[in-house]
Amino acid sequence: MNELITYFNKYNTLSENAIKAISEICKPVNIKKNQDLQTIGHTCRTIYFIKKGVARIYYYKDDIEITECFAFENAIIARVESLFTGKPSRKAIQMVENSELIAINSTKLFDLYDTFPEIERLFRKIFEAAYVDTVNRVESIQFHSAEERYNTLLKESPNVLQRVPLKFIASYLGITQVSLSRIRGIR
Amino acid sequence: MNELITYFNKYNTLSENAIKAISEICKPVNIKKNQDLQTIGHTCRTIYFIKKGVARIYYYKDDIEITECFAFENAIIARVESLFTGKPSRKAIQMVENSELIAINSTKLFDLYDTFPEIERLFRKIFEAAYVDTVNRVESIQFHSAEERYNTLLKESPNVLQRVPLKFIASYLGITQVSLSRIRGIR
DNA sequence: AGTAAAATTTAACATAAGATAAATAATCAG
DNA sequence: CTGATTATTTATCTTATGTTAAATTTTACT
Repeated sequence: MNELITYFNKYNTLSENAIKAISEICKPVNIKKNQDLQTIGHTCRTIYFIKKGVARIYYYKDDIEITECFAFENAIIARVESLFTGKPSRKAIQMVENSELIAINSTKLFDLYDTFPEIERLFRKIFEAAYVDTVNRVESIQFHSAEERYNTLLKESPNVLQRVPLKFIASYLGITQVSLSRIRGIR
Repeated sequence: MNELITYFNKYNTLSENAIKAISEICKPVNIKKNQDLQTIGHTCRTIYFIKKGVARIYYYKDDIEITECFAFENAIIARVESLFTGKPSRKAIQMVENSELIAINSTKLFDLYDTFPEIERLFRKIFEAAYVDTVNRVESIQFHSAEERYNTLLKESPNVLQRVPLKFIASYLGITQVSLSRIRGIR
């Protein structure tokens, strides 16, 4: 749990009681490489913290698999479009490496909000930051060329190439594998 | 204020006291068509509710103006990438029509969060919903053709064509005016 | 109403990225 | 270690969208 508390502290420091309450709704999960952590069609009721490994959210558009995002160590991953609406998710979470996670039951978490405003505040801030990231991502996709987006990704996550197959990176960048290969070939 | 309270009720109903407290940090603003409500370079410290009119957020990329989003009646608009980070915004808010707004001072609002957890919860839910919209927008831009995106926009906001110049719509869709005109010409 | 300015469309050409297929390289299971 | 599978690259051709410029339509101002 230490890594998780450290992560929380970046957003909002919690009282001992709040930490205890959260601990009780967390449980460790280990997942092997390429396994789905959450499958398509179910409503998202878990928020995951990544202690070790890499995760990605993916979905299908016209039978083609699209990677929506990646998450690495010391980050949270959840299918928010389901978590915040209660609707079944069209997306899945898959582990790209053998991974250690902490699963936080979101139903119980949201119940804790009533007793612990500090926990509500913590997650408000976590998701506000994620919201900002997503707004910036819209901008990146909307008006940067595929090559610019590739270079930006390399700058922001220099190790992504070592850890994530190119086919996942391509759809994340909004292009085909072939285009990505072409862009990489230029230099 | 009635419209604003009705809007709030869709997310979280507030006590009389909370409503009173919010009312005190709100003030009406009237802006003429084409005027900037907020300019580039300042930190966002206001959340606006649109009673009447249309707003858009825009910014510049390589000296070309890009529309990030539109907002119509009974919606909230804010430059969240600045609001939630405290950094100056590279974006401006402009009114597309003569408009009536309610300005909510965000510094004072965030202070109210300490006294009124119900207000914190209200805005948490408002921005969670906005976050979900943004996630869906990434998907829309990432893997739909310009024509699909245009048709989706028409379906979601049928009156957008009557109220918003095409040049704004083009950059919102991530294409040039010329491309948009071509797409429209097909039918 | 009449003119200037702005918005939109049309046209011609250029280019980035898609589609398909085949070749090569890397990974994995036994 | 070897063969089979999967990932990546390369090649060719196609297509959607970008770029620039000009024509037309609409809007705004006096």
